[in-house]
Amino acid sequence: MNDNTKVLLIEDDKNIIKFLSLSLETNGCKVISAQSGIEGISLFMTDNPDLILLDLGLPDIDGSEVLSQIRTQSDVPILIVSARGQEKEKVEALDLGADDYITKPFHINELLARIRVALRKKTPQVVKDKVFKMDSLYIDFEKYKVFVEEKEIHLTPIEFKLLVLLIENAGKVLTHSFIIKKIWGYNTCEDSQSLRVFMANIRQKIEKDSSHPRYIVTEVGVGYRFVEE
Amino acid sequence: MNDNTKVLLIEDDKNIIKFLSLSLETNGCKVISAQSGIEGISLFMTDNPDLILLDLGLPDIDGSEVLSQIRTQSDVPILIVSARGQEKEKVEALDLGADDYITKPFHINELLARIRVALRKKTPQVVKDKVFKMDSLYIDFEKYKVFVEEKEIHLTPIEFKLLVLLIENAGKVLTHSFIIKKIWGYNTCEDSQSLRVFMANIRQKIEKDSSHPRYIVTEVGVGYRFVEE
DNA sequence: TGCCATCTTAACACTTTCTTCACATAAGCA
DNA sequence: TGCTTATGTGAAGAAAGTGTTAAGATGGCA
Repeated sequence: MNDNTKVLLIEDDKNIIKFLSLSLETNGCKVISAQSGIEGISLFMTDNPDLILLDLGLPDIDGSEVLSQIRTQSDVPILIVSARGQEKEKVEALDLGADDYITKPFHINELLARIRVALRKKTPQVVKDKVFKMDSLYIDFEKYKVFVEEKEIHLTPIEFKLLVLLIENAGKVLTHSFIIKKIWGYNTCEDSQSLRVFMANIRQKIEKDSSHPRYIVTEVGVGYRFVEE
Repeated sequence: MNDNTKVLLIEDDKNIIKFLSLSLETNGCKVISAQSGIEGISLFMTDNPDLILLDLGLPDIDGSEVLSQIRTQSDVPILIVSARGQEKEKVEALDLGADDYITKPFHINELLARIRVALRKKTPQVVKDKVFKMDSLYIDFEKYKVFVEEKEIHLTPIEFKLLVLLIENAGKVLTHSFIIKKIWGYNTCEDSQSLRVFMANIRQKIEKDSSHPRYIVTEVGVGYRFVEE
């Protein structure tokens, strides 16, 4: 839970939104909120949150419908906020891929603890390590520094974010649309022109020979892959 | 304990507030006070104090609840002020993360001594060293003085606080929102205009050439960094 | 009250970063 | 091989972020 954690709150009770926003923001989260399921799905698509708090009792559509809609597109951690007597819906939500649930009324500490757990589960190991080293490439995630052959090089914010995303998923092919969604959010079109330019720029900065990359390989027609050690 | 130390006093007895405010202010602290637990938590959130004096016997909510609420969000030093016969609550408070306690009636000198201890305990290593030196920049944290090329220069309170924050985290990039929260507290908006002006002013005072800074570098789109030695 | 230091805000020039375009190069396939 | 599609790359303009000045607001203090 840090300055970069964006929480989407889908909840129809304005007072609860107010209270939770304050609590979460003072814990370093950025909070966006929706008072209906439709608005919630829309915000999820456009703002790419890191975690979602979803109330099952929404005015317009069923909470589980919101959940499965989101799950068709992302495995973002989703915590269900349920009232007593919604046991059936709660279990259904968990079956549909929710990460955890919390029953009203709840203590803010418990909620924060559950959020931390959900986020930790999603945090790739490599970032916990705070540094990454492979051949002559060295990255200090905490200090936001990148070295190639002992020399510090400068990456722009998106270049850095992209490189970290690739390293977090080292070995896996990341599709263009997955990368675009992760970096730019869900509201961007499927154009991968910018992505190609960024990849070229990153390669020029970290690869010895861009045309025979050591770290970032292209999977033609699919996406990019950071090679495993 | 200096002009920048902001103490939050959570206490329902107006006379004690009056007495303590006066004593602390004559010792160079800035004091803000709350007469209820809710108000106390609210002030903590908005004003970002350096230390909290908390009376356990509050009219609205239990002091230990105030304590644990604050502890979910910060490790700011908290000193418990308890009346005789509240031994159980006192121990409970320490378990919940209070730093120290003092029993009424107490002597003001003892309270001041305990405050100094609590503040010292939280001080980062670099500031504990009492002085910082790098090239021609020399800072005496205790005396609250800054020298450049042997000449003393004057920094305003916020400028000094900012510089210390950067030095405490030398090498790391501090994001705009992190810095703003640390310096101004939680109620400020996300506007970094003021921060930019302060950075410009600090640089003009400590850097030889503001456009090629030796100490404070800008990470475009991210924040600022004090360079490592 | 008026003065002084400090802080905030607005305006604008300047720099960096991002997007887009045009075209070169490479890969896949019959 | 020749064709089609996909990817890489340089350059230019747009957009976003930053530095700087100065004017106004604020608050402490004699």
